[in-house]
Amino acid sequence: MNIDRRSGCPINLSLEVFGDRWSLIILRDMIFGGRRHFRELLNGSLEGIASNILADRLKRLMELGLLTKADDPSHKQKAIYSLTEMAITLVPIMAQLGAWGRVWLPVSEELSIRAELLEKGGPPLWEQFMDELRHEHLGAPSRTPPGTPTVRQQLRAAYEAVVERKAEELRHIKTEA
Amino acid sequence: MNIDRRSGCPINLSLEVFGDRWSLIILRDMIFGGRRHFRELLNGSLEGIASNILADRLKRLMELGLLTKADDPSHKQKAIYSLTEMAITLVPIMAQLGAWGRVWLPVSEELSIRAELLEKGGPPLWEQFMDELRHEHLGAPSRTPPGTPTVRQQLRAAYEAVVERKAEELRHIKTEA
DNA sequence: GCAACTGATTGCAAAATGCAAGCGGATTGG
DNA sequence: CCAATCCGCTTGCATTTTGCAATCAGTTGC
Repeated sequence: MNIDRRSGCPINLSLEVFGDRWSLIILRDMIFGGRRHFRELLNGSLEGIASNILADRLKRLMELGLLTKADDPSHKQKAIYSLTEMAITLVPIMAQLGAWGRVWLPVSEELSIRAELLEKGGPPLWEQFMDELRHEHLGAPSRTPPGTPTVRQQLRAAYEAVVERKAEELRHIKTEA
Repeated sequence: MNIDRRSGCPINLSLEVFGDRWSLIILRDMIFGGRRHFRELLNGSLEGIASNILADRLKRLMELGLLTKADDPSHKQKAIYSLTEMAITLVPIMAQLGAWGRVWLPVSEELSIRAELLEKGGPPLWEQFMDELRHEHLGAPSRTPPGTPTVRQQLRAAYEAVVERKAEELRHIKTEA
């Protein structure tokens, strides 16, 4: 996978960056799942990426300027990957993709609740989330007042509420049967 | 290229629909370039898609519900492709992709002017454009008041203004030399 | 000392892509 | 009326990319 520069069209160039089946999945797991290590990305994602593809894409995303890599001080062999500003500004695209998929595709409820929250929150929520990512990945000062829940916490809470409700429904069905 | 259903995540499912190098390019040319025929898509796009890939993607996009095909009454051999509502609602994604690419990638000026216009117009302009596409492709009643320029006309005018300005600059350089 | 874990790499089969040529039928120009 | 052109699309084939499993050398915890 290399860059062709087929044309100078912005949509085409964007597609040449992440118009494949894995690059955006990796970025999604880093942005929304908070994953920073190779193994987290390898085992954590639902879709099951192969290790050679993951290695290739991480390298490529670094070359393209979307990721940086640093040594993890706690473990000499661990590498920690960080999002760049370029990758953080993909949040609105991710939100739109999620919103579109939620309407038109057979999404599962527990996985689409985050897209729904992100859609309802709109650009202000996206901005808050991007600020949090800048804090996490770029060391920028945190702009969220202390005490307020982070966007990732909100997303996680929403997800767990759905899972809990579904488990509850299942218990009801079982006791009825 | 088939659908895996790797997971029920909205972003993943969206990627399974157009996470390849050509599907979105074809939709871009239909949405922004107004192309409706096989040959128009084959020869018209800057990126140069191969005819077998184009045939395959058109078929796939029809199966996925993004396109429909009909006979062109004016020419017994021509097929005319139409966008469905599912495809028309990709406009916001296209706009975000264009906006992101314009910031981070080496776009050419004459091709990025449309992305700029679409970004500046924001959601209201996107809505107007989607209405026009519904009129063109789905036969919906036109909601743009007569006399007002269509979004596609605006995009084209902006593009041609840049091309004209560049030609003018070139003439200046030549006379100076 | 050793099992488990770290970020990868290797070999190989399967699938997708790119490219050029061609197909049967429809239309057009002279 | 006939040849040239155009229509959507297919075929054959070489190249590239992907998927999968096994494996690697270094690091860590016990």
